[in-house]
Amino acid sequence: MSKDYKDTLNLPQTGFPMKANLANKEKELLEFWETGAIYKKMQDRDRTKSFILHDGPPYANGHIHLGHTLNKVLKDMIVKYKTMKGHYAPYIPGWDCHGLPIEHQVDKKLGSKKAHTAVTDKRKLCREYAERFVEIQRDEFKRLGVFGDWDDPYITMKYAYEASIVREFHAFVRKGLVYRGKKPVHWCPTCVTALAEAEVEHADKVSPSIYVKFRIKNPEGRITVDEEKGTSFVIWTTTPWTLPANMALAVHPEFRYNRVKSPAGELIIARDLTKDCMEKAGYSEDEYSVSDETWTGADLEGITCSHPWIDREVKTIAGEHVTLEQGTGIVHTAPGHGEEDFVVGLRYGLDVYTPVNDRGLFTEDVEEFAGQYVFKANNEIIKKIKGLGVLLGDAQDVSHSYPHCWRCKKPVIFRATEQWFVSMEKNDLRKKALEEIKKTEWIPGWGRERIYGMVEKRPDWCLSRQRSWGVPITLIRCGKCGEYVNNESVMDTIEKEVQTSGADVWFEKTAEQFLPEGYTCTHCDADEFSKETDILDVWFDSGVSHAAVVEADERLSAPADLYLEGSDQHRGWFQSSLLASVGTRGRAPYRAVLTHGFVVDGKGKKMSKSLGNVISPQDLTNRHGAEILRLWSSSADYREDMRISNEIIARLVDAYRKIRNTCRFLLGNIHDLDTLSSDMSTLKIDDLQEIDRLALSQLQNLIKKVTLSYETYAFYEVYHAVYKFCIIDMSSFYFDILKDRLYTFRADSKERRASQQVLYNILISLTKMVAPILSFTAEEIWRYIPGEKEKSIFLSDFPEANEALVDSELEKTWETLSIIRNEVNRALELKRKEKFIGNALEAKVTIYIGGEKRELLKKYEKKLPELFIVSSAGLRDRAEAPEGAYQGMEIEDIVVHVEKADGSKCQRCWNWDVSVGDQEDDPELCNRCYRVLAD
RNA sequence: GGGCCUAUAGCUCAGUUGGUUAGAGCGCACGCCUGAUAAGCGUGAGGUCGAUAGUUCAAAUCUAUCUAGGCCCA
Repeated sequence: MSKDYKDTLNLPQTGFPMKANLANKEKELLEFWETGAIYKKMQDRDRTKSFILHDGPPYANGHIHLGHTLNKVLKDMIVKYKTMKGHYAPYIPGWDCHGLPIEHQVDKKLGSKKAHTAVTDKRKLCREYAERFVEIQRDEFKRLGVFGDWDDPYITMKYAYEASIVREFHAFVRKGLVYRGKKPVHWCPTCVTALAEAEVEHADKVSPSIYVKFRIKNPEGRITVDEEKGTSFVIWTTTPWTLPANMALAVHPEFRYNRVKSPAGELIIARDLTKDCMEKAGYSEDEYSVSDETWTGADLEGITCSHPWIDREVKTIAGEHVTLEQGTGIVHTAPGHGEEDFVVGLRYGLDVYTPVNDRGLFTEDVEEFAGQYVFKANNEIIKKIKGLGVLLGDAQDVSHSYPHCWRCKKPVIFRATEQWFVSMEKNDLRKKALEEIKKTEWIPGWGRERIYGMVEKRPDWCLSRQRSWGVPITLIRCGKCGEYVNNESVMDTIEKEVQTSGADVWFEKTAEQFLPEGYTCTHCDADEFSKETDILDVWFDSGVSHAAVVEADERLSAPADLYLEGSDQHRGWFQSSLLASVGTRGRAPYRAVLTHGFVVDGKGKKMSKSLGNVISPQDLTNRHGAEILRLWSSSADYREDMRISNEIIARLVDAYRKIRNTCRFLLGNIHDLDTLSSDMSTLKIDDLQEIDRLALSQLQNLIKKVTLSYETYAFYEVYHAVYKFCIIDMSSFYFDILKDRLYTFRADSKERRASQQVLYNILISLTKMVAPILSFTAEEIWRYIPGEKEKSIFLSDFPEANEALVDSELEKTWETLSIIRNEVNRALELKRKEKFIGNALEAKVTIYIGGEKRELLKKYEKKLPELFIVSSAGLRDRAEAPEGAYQGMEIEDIVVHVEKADGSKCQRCWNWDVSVGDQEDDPELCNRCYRVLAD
């Protein structure tokens, strides 16, 4: 029975648990951060070195999803890194509270009571609804370990914020950028109301499909026409009732068009649709002929046609929206009744003509059909054009997807209504915005192209919404002449009222109450006024956060250093913020804009309830802890779409454990270290062995690499670099080799102490480096690290690389040694398979090698057993290599011979040695261990 | 349909200006250890670089088209 020497070893000791139990531990740490006011203390930094990341406000509706998680964690990692790097980096979270989705929810709850509910009461309900979700989301964000001023966030429905919105809107009015114009919107003639996109449902509807001829009146020299019988363009439509509002014919500039001679006369139709059109018009192939002559749409632009029955000249225009899917490649354009028609109409200065009233009846303008309901008038109109001989073939019923009202389920119409716009051209808003886009840093770089293209092409900004839950368009109009009051003191009054009482005041008071005593219209002298009832587009709300928050909040300063949101915000917040800021400040509100992709499932598909592939952050947090979500956020390249799946989570859990155990090993092996003398400054380089210096050198490289990656927001590079360091450089190499020294040497031996100092420094640096990502675990480790230190890891400084410790020569040498070690491992593995050995310590290794590598190994001959973790290792000439020994793979000219180690196994250090048995009082020990115990 | 973007082993990532048999870690398989132990170590098997065509002496890398997917529009 051999003696148990385990107690004589210096085995790792630590209370730091191997099993993280994150779901519970995280709550304890959150409590610690909260009561310790750690975020507040982090703000105690030099404000001249500030880094302002301005939060984009999520919408205060629903629980957070993985997209929110990714966004907030990315921001948090930046804020924590910047702070640890010595910056003043406050994070003021925000919420977007106004808008249709919340109003919808409230409407739903109100049900039939909606009609009798006053606007102000409804707004109150909306406010309560938003408040509730701000609370819910706040808790969910905090649960992720995201630091920020959660007690004092910015909220777009706070009175002060609402006043800022009004102020910024007035600034636009003052600069003359706001104008009133017409724009087609979805309109329900049954409910007599405008509908937002979200209030429109698509359903099948049967409509008449007709082809209509528009005779060319003047070809403007573009083409020749049949003077006698006439030449006509053919259009296709399923909404005959919009024909009275036809203002133009749109062709695609790049499509080919041709002349068709048919029984219905000479026609112009897109080449690729001729056959289809003729077929539908009821002509067989021998009844018509297509001439060889073709034109592009661009060739045909500017030709004057006559409206089929109204005395109106209709021109051909070019538009990219024209398609070859169906129809004739020539699009009947009624700017008052279609979004695309409207946009293209703006370019050509077409009248936004809408001879349809709010009940869907034709106005007096349309002589023959005045008073008729548009859908009913369809047949009358078809009859009319048939009588005129401009109907090609007959009307046919087609079933197609058509927008319907979500409430009454009846088909809706597009109808132009009066709206408020911000002009993109006045004051060169578009031009200036484009210039600012060029000056801003976009990460990734393609973000610039994307938003540039969008701003270049976008129409004027429609600011008004016919809704209740929002900030009102605070304009007053004369009841007599309709002119708007543009008066400084009136605007001031309104702004002040909103500041103290909120935007509700607009709905509570009369127009006169905002005007000075005895105020009369500057245009017509009338004294009756009415308030504008529309509210502002919610994008305007969040778009002015640069003014309402970044400029107004003493904690921040403008312009912000960074905006960070999903790539959908190129169209949303990045753009509304840009226009709001350029319009009034003449500059972008941000210096840099970083975008991330979307969260998709394991196959790269988007998550949706119908696909059933939705993964919730709440569920993952409960099962694995928020830390795994943080690690996930860092692990992949977020500039692309981020995949998440059970396998990905499983890999992350593994990776987490590995990093955690690496730190646990470090903690366990420095438990008896006097940390006061273990600072890097007091580190005695001379006491270190080469492998210790190698580890330190690798650590410096890691610090440099990780710092660079954080600076470029490439967190996945941090993740990979740290992970590789833990596994390759530390766990399987340095630590594995070091165990003998740590465990079996005298506890206070110079050699062991030196390695402990190295481990201590690695631990501190490593923990700090992962803190922005693995915040919970880093804080937990921090508490177990012995010695004097800051109360929280987030109050400490990020590690700096010490160039004096970098030794590239040494690294190169050890890289070669490492390759040789791989060869030895292969040789050992073969012997293990043969059951010749089990543990490598049972082996004695002889290396047969020549050349430079032999010279190198010669220098390290004494260290080879330690490096290979075998009991003994020798070096011989290549020529002496025995038959059948292992031949190198990576290194060709190396042979590794494995034999049983000489002597017997020391029961303490487990090395095989000939000295075992020499000592009579402890015959199971080798001389080295005997001496250690003797001291 | 348009604009922007993506596509390398089961997973997450490397692959410098086109230049040898495309790399890493994890996972997997097999094994060792039982003194980091719901740990640790080793070895090994995995890829026609989304597809096709082209440029080139040479392409994962350049070009075009297509396919699949994402965001934003329509």
